[in-house]
Amino acid sequence: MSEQNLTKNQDLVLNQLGKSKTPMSAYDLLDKLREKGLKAPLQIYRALDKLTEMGLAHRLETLNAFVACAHPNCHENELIAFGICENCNKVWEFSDDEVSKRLDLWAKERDFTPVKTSLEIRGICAKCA
Amino acid sequence: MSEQNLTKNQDLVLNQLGKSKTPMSAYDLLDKLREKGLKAPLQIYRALDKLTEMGLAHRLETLNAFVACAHPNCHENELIAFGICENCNKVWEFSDDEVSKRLDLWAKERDFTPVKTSLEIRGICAKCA
DNA sequence: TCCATTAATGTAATAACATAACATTGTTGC
DNA sequence: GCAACAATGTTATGTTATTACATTAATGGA
Repeated sequence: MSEQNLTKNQDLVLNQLGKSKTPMSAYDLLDKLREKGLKAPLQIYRALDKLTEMGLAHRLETLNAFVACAHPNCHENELIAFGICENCNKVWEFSDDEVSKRLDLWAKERDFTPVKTSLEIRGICAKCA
Repeated sequence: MSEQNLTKNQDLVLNQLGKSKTPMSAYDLLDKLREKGLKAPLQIYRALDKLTEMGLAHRLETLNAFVACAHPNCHENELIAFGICENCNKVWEFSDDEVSKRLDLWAKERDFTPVKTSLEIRGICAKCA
């Protein structure tokens, strides 16, 4: 299932991410995609850069890893938050208007111009508890 | 100005962090502390582990860097958020009860048990705008 | 005090994550 | 066809973090 305007490498990376139930590091991706001809980390990182720019993938800062966007059709630019289970590594993607509003307020009060916000809750999910 | 129950290495690292106006990476710290006898990354990382556990320092996940806690006397365990200027690298530490409440609610609804939450707003501060 | 236990330290080696630099190829539009 | 730009390929290197193992220091009984 190939995506809209993606280049070959971007498509390979996004599809691999999509198949995974848990986040993958750039090197995880490289290992999986060697058989498709990818050879160097930079090929992965370049694809990931574009994919995250386009909102089709997200970087999890606390894991140095990446996931496919859970809502690949809505390229929303709102704040995206993640819950991450430290046991099974599953990720829940969500957003909360009230949280966004409070953070916007914090920024406005200080003339701070947000560029990118990262919000990650690490913990243990219901199944793993 | 030495702290309560800190070991020699912890004290060195925390004081160095305290002197810096911007976040420092573990290797930044190592460079500064070589003259005090520290020689290996692990000495820095071990000290940072303890300091962050104690709430005296914080790790900024989006920078792979560390800051001294802005409120070193209140060992609160609440959610701490950071604003980070991408131009001057200054960091603002804050918390917001409403945000904490909303995230707690998200977790409760899913029987998710939070362990550690990371919230970082990267952007441009008023002075740098 | 002696000894056992645990915490902290020191050191070398290596693993994991990410980018710089530069050459080449592919695509687009005039 | 060709200029301009985007994407790719490749090598090397830079940056961040941990493993493994040996040693020393601090603590708390018997």
